[in-house]
Amino acid sequence: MVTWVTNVDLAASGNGARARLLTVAERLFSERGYTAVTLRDIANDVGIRQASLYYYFPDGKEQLFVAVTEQGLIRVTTELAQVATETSHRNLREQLNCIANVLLDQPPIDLARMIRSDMPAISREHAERLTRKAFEALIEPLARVFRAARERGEQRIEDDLLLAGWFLAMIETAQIAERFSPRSSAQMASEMIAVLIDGVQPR
Amino acid sequence: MVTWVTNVDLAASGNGARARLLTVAERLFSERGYTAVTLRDIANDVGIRQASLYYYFPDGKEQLFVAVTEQGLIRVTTELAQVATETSHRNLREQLNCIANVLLDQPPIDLARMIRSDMPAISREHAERLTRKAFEALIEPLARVFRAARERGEQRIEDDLLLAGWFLAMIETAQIAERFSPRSSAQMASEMIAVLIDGVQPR
DNA sequence: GTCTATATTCTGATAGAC
DNA sequence: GTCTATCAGAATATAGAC
Repeated sequence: MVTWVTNVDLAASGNGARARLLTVAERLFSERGYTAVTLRDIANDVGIRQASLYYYFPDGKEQLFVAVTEQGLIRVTTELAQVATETSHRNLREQLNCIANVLLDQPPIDLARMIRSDMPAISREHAERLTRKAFEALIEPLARVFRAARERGEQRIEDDLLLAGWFLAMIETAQIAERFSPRSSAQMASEMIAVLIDGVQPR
Repeated sequence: MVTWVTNVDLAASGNGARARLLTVAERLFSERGYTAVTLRDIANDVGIRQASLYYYFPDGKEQLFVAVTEQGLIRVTTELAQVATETSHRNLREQLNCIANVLLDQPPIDLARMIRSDMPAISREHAERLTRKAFEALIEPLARVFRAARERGEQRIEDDLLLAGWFLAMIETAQIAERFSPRSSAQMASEMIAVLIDGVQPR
């Protein structure tokens, strides 16, 4: 076995700084969006200097944003796939509740803001890739859940993609509403899921 | 009758530049958000120089943002009040469809982005005022529609405010989805309203 | 009212010491 | 790996001519 790292005890430390950086940057970007977050904001929260970010991301802010956004999408798609297979024998309501809990445990994913605000601020290539990946990571898996439910006869709507986007917006609503309501986001998501399935109409 | 404006033919023109400025700024801010829009973007679209904006808004970007955001909220609350009274004899579905059409004709109102991204970028006082006004102009009128429907026995959900926020997010979803779907935002909104009332469950 | 010119501040990015 | 120092450019804002 070769020694990959020399002078460990000299210039060492780092102490998982890269992981911390990714976590902090993802949280800030996903909360406030690309243009509203400065590299100094991120560096402050990590506890290093703004210039030190360039050690990890030599290509700067846009590279960092793309990296953490993709990281978040990959993580969420993994968890979505897991919960989708784990709950594939359950009915739509239970499946959606499990999915909601997964999404509520993540940093917020505001697709509307991403598309309207973040994407125009980065390069066309990056924007197209992120938009496509967000679609594949979020909308398509959710749409498959709704399609499967339709094929089981539990659900009558044909436009799975619209349902998926709407469901995601619903989760965002629950997260925002938590700031103004005594109810938990999970409670509110659960109530909205019930409405999604049965409607607001009294039975 | 006194002459309010002297030297009209000298330094005149302006030509409704202020109104155009308000329109342009509202469109850009409501589309991309506070931090993603520069004063140059606005000036370019209006057809004047960036410095000329300070003739109309001496206090700068934040004042302009607050002004156009309030303007949009006032306009939307007026139209909401009108459509709410005009349709008060109709059932919930028809009311919601009319409201959806009103909102879809407006520049997008992304409350989630406003709260998470725009508000942290302006002064605490302005942020609190705008947040409160957005609540009064949008959430409360919509909540009253849902409450009235509940009192008529058309609707069983108690949390009107949550329903209102969710409905607004639904409209945003329809607007965003229009970019990726052949269907019109009005069609999609109408289908989501049907689901909101009856649920996705087959009858 | 709108312009040009410029000051000021912010932000992303680079150079080089340790 | 992280720092200090600094730069370049962008963005907000001001001064003053026309």
